[in-house]
Amino acid sequence: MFPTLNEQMDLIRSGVHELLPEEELAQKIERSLKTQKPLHIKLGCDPSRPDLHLGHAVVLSKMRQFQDLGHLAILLIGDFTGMIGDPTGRSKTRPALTLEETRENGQSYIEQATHVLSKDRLKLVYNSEWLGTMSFTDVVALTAKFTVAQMLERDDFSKRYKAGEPISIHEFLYPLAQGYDSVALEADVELGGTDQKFNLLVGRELQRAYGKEPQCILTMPILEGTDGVEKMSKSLGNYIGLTDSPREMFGKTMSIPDTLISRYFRYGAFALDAAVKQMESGLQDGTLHPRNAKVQTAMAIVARYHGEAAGQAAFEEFERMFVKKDLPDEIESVALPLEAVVMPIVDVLALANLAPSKSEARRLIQGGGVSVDGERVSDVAATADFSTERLLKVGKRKFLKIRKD
RNA sequence: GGGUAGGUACCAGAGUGGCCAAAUGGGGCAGACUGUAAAUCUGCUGGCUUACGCCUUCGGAGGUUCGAAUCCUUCCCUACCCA
Repeated sequence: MFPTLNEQMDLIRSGVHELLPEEELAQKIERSLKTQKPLHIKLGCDPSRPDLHLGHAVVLSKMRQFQDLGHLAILLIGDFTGMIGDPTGRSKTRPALTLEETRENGQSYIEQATHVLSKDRLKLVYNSEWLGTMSFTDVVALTAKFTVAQMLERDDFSKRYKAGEPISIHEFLYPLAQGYDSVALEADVELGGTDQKFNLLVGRELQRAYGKEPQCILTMPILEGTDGVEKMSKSLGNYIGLTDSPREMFGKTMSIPDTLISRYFRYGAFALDAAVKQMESGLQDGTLHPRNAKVQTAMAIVARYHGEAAGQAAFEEFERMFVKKDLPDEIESVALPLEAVVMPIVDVLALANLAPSKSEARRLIQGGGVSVDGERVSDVAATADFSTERLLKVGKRKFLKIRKD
């Protein structure tokens, strides 16, 4: 029932950043072939930020491949670690979550993750199950298995330490807790982004220290955000969400820098090796226009999450809106409880959340970014009659039909 | 426990009694241009106001002063050195 060793290794190797140690994985696979037992593939999920984007999908797609090869995907929701608070120490304000919140977020995580993962051969676990029942003695025993110097090897710890930035002791506990998860789960392979390498290796160390067979680690590249500079993340606003509408997905993909096109094709659309190579060579020798490559990529991404038809439709709408500068297919329409039929446009913009404040609305008008029914508004004090529906446009992408309630 | 340096807007960072809603850079938003939401150039970037102007903001709380981001008291937080 399992594909052969070589077939498995080829697929597993594709697109990975690092796979350590490769021979050990081959041995594990060989054994699983012999015993017909699937490998335990672990992926840790952070339940504090339950909005998944294309960056998460890179690792999830790799997980999916393991599932397709017949192995067991174990999604570990870090509800316990989420309860303690912030794992990076960067934002002191990030609140520690309650158990209920982490469970809720975990549920939402699964729903989104199954856009990529198969529901078969999928196991869901919460690390509060074992971390929550550890005694202080157990914790001390755990911490005794690792040294401060080992901990400071981690790039971001040593950087922060050298830069004189604060590091809380509990942050040292995170890699240990995460590593202990691997002990508890008897993970064979743990997946993660390249930024997780250290944590994954801690899992390997700890498994050995607890007398278990150490896991292999597999890291996937971190996908750059649509700005092409920072890694994709929700807080930076440079992300494409798995649940974004086709229009948003398409538009955001079209905004990536040209240098990222094939990367998005490979990791965002998870296109096959051959197709990616074909695109790359086309871009290189000039037979493929970057715009067309981007359109192809955007359509593939939309199609992956919303179906072929949606990809085509998103493309056509994009053409209309940006190339021909026409209106989008569907414009949301709202009835606002206005005080009067004739209202200053500034007030309406703020009320409709098209601008965060009246001052900002005024600035937008002064900058020439607002139009009503296609007419640019030039006067800050301008009013409009909202007894019938009016089309307000702010910037290039915000459209709203508004009338008085 | 002792000492030193710090905490300024989304971020970094200047400002040491009025000229400060606070330089500069980054980021963000808008406009022009573009295959593009890229690059480049231009403008804007606390809130309320047609406007004059008013209100809130420089770690927290008090105080001095006609006037405080700037001086004083006290508290909280961070890093480094010594123990």
